[in-house]
Amino acid sequence: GNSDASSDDRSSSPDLVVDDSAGGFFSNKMFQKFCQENRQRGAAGESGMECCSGGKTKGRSELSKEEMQDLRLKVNSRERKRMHDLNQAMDGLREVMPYAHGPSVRKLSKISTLLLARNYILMLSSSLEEMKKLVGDVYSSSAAAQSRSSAHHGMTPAATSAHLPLHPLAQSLHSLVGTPAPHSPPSASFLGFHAPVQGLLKDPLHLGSSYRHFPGMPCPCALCQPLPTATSTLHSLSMNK
DNA sequence: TAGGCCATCTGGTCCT
DNA sequence: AGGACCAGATGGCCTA
Repeated sequence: GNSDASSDDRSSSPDLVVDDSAGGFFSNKMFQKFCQENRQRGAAGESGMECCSGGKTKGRSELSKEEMQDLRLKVNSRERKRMHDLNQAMDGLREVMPYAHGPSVRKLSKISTLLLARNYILMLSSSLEEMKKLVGDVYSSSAAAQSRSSAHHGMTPAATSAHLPLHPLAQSLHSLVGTPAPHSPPSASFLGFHAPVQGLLKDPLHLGSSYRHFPGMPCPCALCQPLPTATSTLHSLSMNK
C-alpha cells in the first residue's frame, strides 16, 4: 500500500505490466534483432533446431527459438519483480523520512531518498547520544543531592536511590529515550516537526521541492546537515561501493 | 531542447 | 542448472 503511488503518475512500483503479449515484448529492439538473427539462422538451416528438441535438459545454446523466448520472458519477469520489490522498499523508506508527503508533493528521487536517509540516521544517532548524556547528567546530579540529604538523615545512598521518585526531567527523558519501538519512526512531536516551515531550499539534488525545513532542529537534508563530530568518521565511508 | 529520473531488457557473474 | 544480483543500454516522460 503506497499512498504516494496513487498521487504520482510516475510511480516507482507501477502495476506489473507484464508485456508477455507479443506486442509489448516484440517492441524491444534488441529482441527484434535477436529474432531477426534467429530467423536468418533458421533460413540457413533448421537442423540445429531439430536435433535438440524434446530433450529434458539442454544447454542454452541448444534451446529452440520458442524455448529461448520463454526463458527470456521468465528472466525478464523475475527481474521486473525484483525491481518492483526494490522500489516498494524504497517507498517504505520514503514514508518514514521527514519530508513533506502529499498529493501535491513530488516524490523524492531514489538517490535523494538514500542520501536523506543516511543523514537522517546520523542525525538521530547524535540526538540519541545527546539524550543519553542528558539523562546521565540528571541522574548524577539528583543522586548527589540525595546523598547529601540522606547523609543528613543517616540513610545509605543505595537505599535512597532505590526509593527515590525520578526527577521530572529524568522521567520525561526516560520516556523519550527509554524504549524505542522497533520499526516505528520517531514521533513527529518528539522531533519538533509540528510547525513546519514553508521555506524551501534550492538544491542540486531536488530535495528542495519536497523537503521541509523545521525550526529548532538540525536539518537532516543532504545540503544543510553538518555531520555530527562523533559520527563524522562515517562520512569518509560514505556510500562508496 | 537538454538533462534528470525512471522502467525495462539484457548479458555477465556469483551463489546455492 | 537455476535464481539473484548487478551494471550497461535504451527509450519514455517530465521539467526548467
